[in-house]
Amino acid sequence: MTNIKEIAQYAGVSVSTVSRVMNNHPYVSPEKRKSVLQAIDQLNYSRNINAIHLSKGKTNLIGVIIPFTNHPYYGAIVQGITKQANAIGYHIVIFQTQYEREKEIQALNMLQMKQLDGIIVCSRISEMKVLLDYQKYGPIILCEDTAQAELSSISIDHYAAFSSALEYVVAKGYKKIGYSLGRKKSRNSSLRTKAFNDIMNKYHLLNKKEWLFEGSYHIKDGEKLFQDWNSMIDKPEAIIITNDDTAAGFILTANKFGMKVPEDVAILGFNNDSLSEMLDITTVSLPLDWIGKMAVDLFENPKVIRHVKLDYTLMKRKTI
Amino acid sequence: MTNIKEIAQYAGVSVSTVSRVMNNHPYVSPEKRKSVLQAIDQLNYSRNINAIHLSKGKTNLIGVIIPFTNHPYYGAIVQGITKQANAIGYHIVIFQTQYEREKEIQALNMLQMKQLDGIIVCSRISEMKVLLDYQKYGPIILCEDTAQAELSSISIDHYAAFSSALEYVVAKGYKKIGYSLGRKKSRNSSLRTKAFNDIMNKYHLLNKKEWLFEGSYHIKDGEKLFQDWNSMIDKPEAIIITNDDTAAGFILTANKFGMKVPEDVAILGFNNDSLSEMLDITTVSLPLDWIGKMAVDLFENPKVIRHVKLDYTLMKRKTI
DNA sequence: TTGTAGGCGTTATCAA
DNA sequence: TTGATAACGCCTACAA
Repeated sequence: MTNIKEIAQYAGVSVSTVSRVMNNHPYVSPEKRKSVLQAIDQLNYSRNINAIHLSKGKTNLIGVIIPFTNHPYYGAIVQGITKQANAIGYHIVIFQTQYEREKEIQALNMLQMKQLDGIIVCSRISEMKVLLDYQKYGPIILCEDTAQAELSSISIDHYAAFSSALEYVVAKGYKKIGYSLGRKKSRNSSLRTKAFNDIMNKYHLLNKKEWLFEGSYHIKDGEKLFQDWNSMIDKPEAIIITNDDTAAGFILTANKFGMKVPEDVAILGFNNDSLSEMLDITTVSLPLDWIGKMAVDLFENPKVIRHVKLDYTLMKRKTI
Repeated sequence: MTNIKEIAQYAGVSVSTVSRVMNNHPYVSPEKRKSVLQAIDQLNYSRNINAIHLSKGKTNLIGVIIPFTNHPYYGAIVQGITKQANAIGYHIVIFQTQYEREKEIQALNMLQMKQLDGIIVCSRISEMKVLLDYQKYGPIILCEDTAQAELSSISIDHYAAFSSALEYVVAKGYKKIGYSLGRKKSRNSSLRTKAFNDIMNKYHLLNKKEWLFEGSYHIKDGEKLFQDWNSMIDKPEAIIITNDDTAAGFILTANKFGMKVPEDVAILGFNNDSLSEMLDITTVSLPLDWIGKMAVDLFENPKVIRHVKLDYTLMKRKTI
């Protein structure tokens, strides 16, 4: 593998001159530049970027932590991240955790070892404390509605979004209302739970523990959710499902069982995936690609810790 | 940032000893090991991996070229790649091309500059010639049914898979058959087109140019596909749609327009996404996660160029 | 079992 | 406008 030194020899200049040519620095005479360029061409030279990384102390790589790659929610965020990252000359390293803490730590270690210039955490496993520990090695951006002030974050106001969805359900006259979350213990979920409890209290509605469902991510989970719901003696009449894929799975399964939405049970989803549009699912639209874009923006300006909130929109369709 | 030298000083040993400890080499006395470990702890040391990369000439990073991140087909493949790559100590850098050639070249350049140890191309843009050019810089694995012998590949036998799907449609008694592809010019598409033409000839069936549709990737494309189909005077009675998302979009739109599948038009999809299962779409199941796994296996053994083919399964359900 | 020294390929500083 | 040379931080013969 030919290196800068060989080019220098071949072109009859010093390595510094070659480096200058490679980096488009000024102060290189046209003749020398030309001979360097020729040498590069002749010897089929290309830079070893690891040497540059070492020398510069950065890699132009951002780590992205997500639980699944094959999920529309994270797919959309990653799409947004990738686009903006590319725009500022960065590339993305995907860490698919499947909610294993170890995978997240791997990413953090790579930040520490300078293989990554920063990390965007789309869904967190470790405690805040851990992330804060690693922050000294590079910017860590959180895509979650965090109250912590020490880490920049970008998120939807999940409390408000869920509240307004629930208010809508209540306004429609439903009294027996259930809801379905991803991981119960996640930040988003706890905000949603708080919103649920607050609103239910406000209207003096029954808040049954069994009407909180968990583990909804994928379309197949919706099938299970329907079965759980269907096997209940006392069923909620409306369910807020915090992800459209699961909502779609629920509705399609219900149809198979000869049940109609919203006649037999009303459904309100989240995310506004194209699938929800196809199925006319009433849902809360979240600007996922913008989350991605903003996360990169926050990464770019690590000096100022900011907590950005993005807006949501209730898409009124036909399932409630 | 503390480095190996400082640790050596602090621990009263040489840098080599520190290096040996870091790499779990034998031949380090317990006492020295201990003092090194202490120094590491005291000084809060962590390795700069870029130096290791430079020194070793590799990064344990594999580039993955895909058109979209938010698509179940590629999501599933990436899932498989990620899993297997992690198992052998590699991480994944995603290149989302959206079919822009430039993005693909970026990845190839990173291979050339040694930021990547290899590349897995899930959907190709550049000509084979270009990829072959870059092969000297590291293994390039192609997830496509390629005839070329110079590059390892992993794929489904798309000719056979499409043929068997079409044979099934014919056997069901359909004579007016259309099909829908992603990019007409892709390798997969050309194999499918060849299969279509061959089978249609074999049975002396009408092969109308207008019944070849293009640009089907996402669920929304299915909506458009339905509209295109619906606006035809002479409609095909069955359509093979080479991706379940689009098939689902087609069917759901058809239902909105009061049409029934398969009564008004029969549909056969590809991929066996969970959505197709939910909707009872007859589809060709492709082992996408295995493609990912095998791609990494091929990357691991770059010495032998191999062309692996994986099996498909026709999932007989209710849309034809 | 340990240490010395050279190499990995660039960039950056400083002097010329 | 150029060139030496010292970083950057680690690995690995080779010698001891």
